[in-house]
Parts: sequence; C-alpha cells; structure tokens
Amino acid sequence: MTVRTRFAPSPTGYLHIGGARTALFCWLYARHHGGQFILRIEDTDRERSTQAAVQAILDGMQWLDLKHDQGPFYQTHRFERYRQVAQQLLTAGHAYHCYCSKEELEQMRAEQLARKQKPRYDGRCRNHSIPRAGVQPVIRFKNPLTGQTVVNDLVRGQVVYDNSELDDLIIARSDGTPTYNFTVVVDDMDMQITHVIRGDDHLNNTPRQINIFSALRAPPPAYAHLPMILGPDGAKLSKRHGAVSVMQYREEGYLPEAVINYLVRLGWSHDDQEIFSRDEMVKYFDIQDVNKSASAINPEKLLWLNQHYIKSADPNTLAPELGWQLGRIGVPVQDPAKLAAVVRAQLERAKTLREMAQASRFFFEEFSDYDPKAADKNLTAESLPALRDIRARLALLNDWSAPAVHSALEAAAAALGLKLGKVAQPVRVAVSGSGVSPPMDVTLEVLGRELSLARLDRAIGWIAAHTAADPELFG
RNA sequence: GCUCCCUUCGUCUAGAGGCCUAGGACGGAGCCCUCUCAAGGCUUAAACACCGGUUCGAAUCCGGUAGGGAGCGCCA
Repeated sequence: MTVRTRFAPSPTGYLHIGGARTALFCWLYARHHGGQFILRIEDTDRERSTQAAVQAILDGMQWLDLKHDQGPFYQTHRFERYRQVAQQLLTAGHAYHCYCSKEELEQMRAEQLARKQKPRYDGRCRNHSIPRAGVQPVIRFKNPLTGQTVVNDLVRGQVVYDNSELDDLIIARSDGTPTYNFTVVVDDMDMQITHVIRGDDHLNNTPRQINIFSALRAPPPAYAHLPMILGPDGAKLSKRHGAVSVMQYREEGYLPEAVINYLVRLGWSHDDQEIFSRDEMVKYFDIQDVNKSASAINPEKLLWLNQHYIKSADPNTLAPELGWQLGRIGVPVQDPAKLAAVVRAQLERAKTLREMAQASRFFFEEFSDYDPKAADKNLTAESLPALRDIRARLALLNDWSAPAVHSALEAAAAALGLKLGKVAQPVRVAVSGSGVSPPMDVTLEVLGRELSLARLDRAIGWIAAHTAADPELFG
C-alpha cells in the first residue's frame, strides 16, 4: 500500500507557520515513503472561504517548494458525493434527521453548562424524530452509545475515549451542506489517505471520525497529531509574533530553505543535527521522532539559520532576491550585474536579505549625508592627508581589483606611518557614508573606480569646507 | 465544568533503567582574530516541574500533585 498523506487547509486566511509545518511534515512523510502528497481545500464554510486565501496558500506552498502530487481538490465540488454518503448512512440507520431548533439546542447547552456538565446533544431525536412543519432537519450521525474508541496515534500513542463522551454530531446542516467532521471522513476514505497528519487541535475529533469510518465500513487511516507551535513568549501564536503569512517571511528577507529547516526542527530532531538539506530531511524524517509537546518559536534561531543559508548560497541565485529587496526599500538598481558581487561582499554580514539591502544602498545610490558620528570621528583635518594620499594612489591603479586596492591601502598606511585602520576607516566613511561596510578592498572593487574616486573627492571637499568653517579644529 | 493531551538549560532538543558529573544547537558572557561591521575559533554560565513508589540503581517505569494546552458549534 503506498503512503498517501494530505494537507487540508480551510481557505479562510493565509498560510501561516503552523500550517506550513503541518504541510511540511505531510510532505516529508509522503516523500520519505515514496508515497503521494495530496492537497485538499476544505471550503465547506462558504461564508469564510475566499479564492484569495486559496491563492495565498498555493503561493506559500510554492515558495516553500512543497509540491503536491494530486489536487487541489475542493470540497465544494464534492457536495453531491457527501449528500450520497449521508443518505447511505441514513438508510443504514447510522444517521437520523433532527428537527431541534437552534434555540432549543442553545437552551439545552446552557442548562448542561449550568449543571457543570459537558455540553452535548442529548439525542432526543435519535429514536423518535418527529418531523415539524416548516422545519428543514439536520442530519446527525448516530454515535455508538457504549464502548470505547481507541486512537492509536503515531505520535501520542494510544488514546482511549469512552463513546459515551461523544454525542451525535451534525453531518449535514438544514440547508443540506455537509459539515467538517463528515467531509473529512468521506474525503479521506475516497482519496485513500493512509496517514492523516494534522495539528493536535484535531485529536479530540478523531474518535468521532473513526466511528464514522466504521459506520461506513471503511478502515480508518493512521493518525498522527502534531504538537502546537507557540509564539516566542510561549503563548498562542498571534499575528504580532509568528502567525503571519509565510510570504511575510519572504518580504522580511528570509530564504525558504531557512524557514523549512527551522520548521523541520520544531517538534522533530535527528540526533544533534541542526542543518538539513531537503534530501536529508526526506531521508531521516520519521513520524516516530516527532515530539509530543508544543514548541515555541525562537526568532533568533531562525535568523541564525537564515544567515547560514545566505552564507552558503550561490550569490548568483541570491542576486535577484537582493534586487527585489532593494526595490522594496526604494533603491534603484541600474546595474543588476553588480548584484551578485554585492551579495558576495555582504554574505557574512547580513542575517536577512532585507538587512543586506539596507546595508548595501550606497553601492547603488548616492547617499545624501554622512553618518554624523562616523564623519565626526573619521572625516577630520587629521585624516585629510591619508585620504589625499590614498586617493592619489588609487587613481594610479590600472588594475582595479581588491588585491590591488589592498596593496594601495597598505602602501598609504606605510607611507604615512599609520595603522591600516587609520587609513581604511576614513575611506570607508568617504565611500559608504557610514562607519560600516564590507572590507575596504572589496568594497572599492565592487563600487568601481569612478564612483570610489568621486566619493573620495567629495569627502576631501567636505572636510575642507567643514574644517574651514570650524577654526577650533586648527587649535 | 467535563473529556483528552503535554511538562529536560531562556528557547529548540538528545536521552527508551546503569554509557548522565544530563549531550548538542540558538541566544547570553568571556577571550582570540581583525581596517569597521560581521564571519570564524576557543572557553563558559544555564535544565530533568514537584512529591511518593518500584528497583541494587530512575531524567527514563508506576501513582499522585501542580502548572500549561486543546476540544466540547447547523466553524474548520
């Protein structure tokens, strides 16, 4: 029997971290066993489901490179099938019409709560359901009254429920549309799902679903309920911290490889390994190794992984993403050929591509002002000779390369009897406008001769103007 | 309230009765390297929720307590 897993989101919002992790585990399990991964859109709630949300989910999965083998199947396209199966249950005596009004049910519920009981349908229409004029009945599933239902969960182990705890759930609303616990069973059965891997908020639904399976005389799939993902503060995920769209991670400059690697280690591990390639994940992933307890998101670790993947990426593949990030912060990229070189220069000093873009503005556009602190410290009368000297040496270079620039910097330092830093730092401020940049030699190489010399001239002029206006500097 | 689930450093985790003086990773601290920022290297602090039991021996097994979570809809 080939393994078939499914990811079954309801399209009421974007794909967030929790959903992505569920999708990843489903995908991994299928891949690990050479099986198939099915995407199913659970859109029976027509009020809340939107096409935009479907697209957002598809986009998110594509960005994370989680390809499904079949689907997407839409539950709204299968209403005829659900009607048919509901009828089958009715005929076989496993379901019945219930004419209770919503008000009646609400009252029942309130009374039970008042008596400190678990709210549940008391089955008053189960044996004598009396049609009421003008009332369209719902269909309820006849849950077994006695005995136990055992869920052999692949991550939780054996979980036993008394059937007396379960009530007769509605499988079709009065307007004829089917409900969640029913459509899931029909779909998992029809789509021959072998392993249901989902969030553990569904654990309590599982015995009901198993009972429907038996009424349908179909074998239930194996179940694996994944622990929740919590926000960094250990509280439930919220939009403030993590329950954001996975696409927002792209916008913030994360690589999909980093997000996937982060997610796979949330609730799963393989010895002490932290970094996993796709192939390694597929090879090692097993549901047995999934943890039972919820895990909190650790943004620092995600950042660390992201930096790891930035460092080890091919600069050429990152170049377009950096270009995109620069565009997002309003920096025009006239020379896309420069992007890969900038990536190479910044690889080790950016945790996200957005950070990289912010730190790389000066490569692509003129800065308006020097960073005041950096200028105060480095663009001074004292540094003027060094700047003039290095400017002259650089102008003479016929090989504008990092090693050549480096030699020039060293020569200038030696000639003036200064440490390298005393020459390099003023140059850094002159060409980048700030006190932080990649090493001077590669920065100048990437910047190019023309821009480098122009910015040195600008700085020399700036110092002249500012020191002249400030006699104190001459003591 | 009822049912079900969970509990190892701040966080992610290793650990299936002796290999545990509890290992790794992120983050923290310190040192080294260094033209800035990083990256890198080395060092270091930091945890078995609690109480009882079983056992020669328990982070590991059992029971209870406490804390946290989920579910209980004509939502999914």
